[in-house]
Amino acid sequence: MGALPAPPTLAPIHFVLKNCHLTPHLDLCFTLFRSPLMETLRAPVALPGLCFSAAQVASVCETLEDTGDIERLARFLWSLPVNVDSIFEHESVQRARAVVAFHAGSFKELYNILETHRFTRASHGKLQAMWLEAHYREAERLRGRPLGPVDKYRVRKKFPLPRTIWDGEQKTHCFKERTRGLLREWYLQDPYPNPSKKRELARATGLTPTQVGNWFKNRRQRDRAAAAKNRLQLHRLSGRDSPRDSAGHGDEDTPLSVTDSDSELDV
DNA sequence: AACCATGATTTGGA
DNA sequence: TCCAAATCATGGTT
Repeated sequence: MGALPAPPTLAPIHFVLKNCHLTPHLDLCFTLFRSPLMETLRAPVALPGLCFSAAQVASVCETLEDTGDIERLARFLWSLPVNVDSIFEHESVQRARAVVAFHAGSFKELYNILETHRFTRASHGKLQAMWLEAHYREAERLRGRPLGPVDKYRVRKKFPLPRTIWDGEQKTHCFKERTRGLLREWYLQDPYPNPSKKRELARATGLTPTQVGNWFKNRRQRDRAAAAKNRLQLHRLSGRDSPRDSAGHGDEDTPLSVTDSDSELDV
């Protein structure tokens, strides 16, 4: 996922890390610490104003996090000098700290890390999942039995995601409000957009053309359904009681072209 | 648990 | 290939 920030100075350490991919069984952390690179890395870290070493630390964090070996990641973090701010400014380092805290069950520390650092969008998904899972587990332990969907819902309400790991309008199975607003606007203008319009709208909303197509399809379908329901209700009111049926009428309006329900559906 | 909202998928027709 | 209709899947709400 994440595009690695790769200043040229990272080349050597990347070389080491790449080689590790070829031999996943070898003790990565051990190797790193014994390598001359790590020696040169630890020394300059203690000196002021050397940011590329901090970048290397960040790079190691990312790699260790990707391999999923939290133990080594924890040890690596532990080995870092606590007093060098330039290291801990890196998002990768804070994310690594969060991952380690989560796996260690240090939830309070996890919350603190997440709340006090701003993370970029690329990290949001993973951090959000950890935030929620940690709160679920705490609640679970508190009540001594597994949480049901509703319990989890309440936990989510009680502990909303901090803005540091949330862009403020992300929904899980809905598009963003801005996106939906655009879609509605264009729909009113033309419920049957041609492919080029679809592409343009896709670009404007950040959706894929298929998603745009799906949205219009669903919208038309649901408008028609609403219109049909309206008709049925009117029919039931005007036409007297019909204990059995209302079939056999040939004069029903065709299901097409009745879209005046639009205005009431939109709020 | 039942219900609702909404995005995605499947199916069949023109 | 685009559409309508039915249906699925999931998350939110009551």
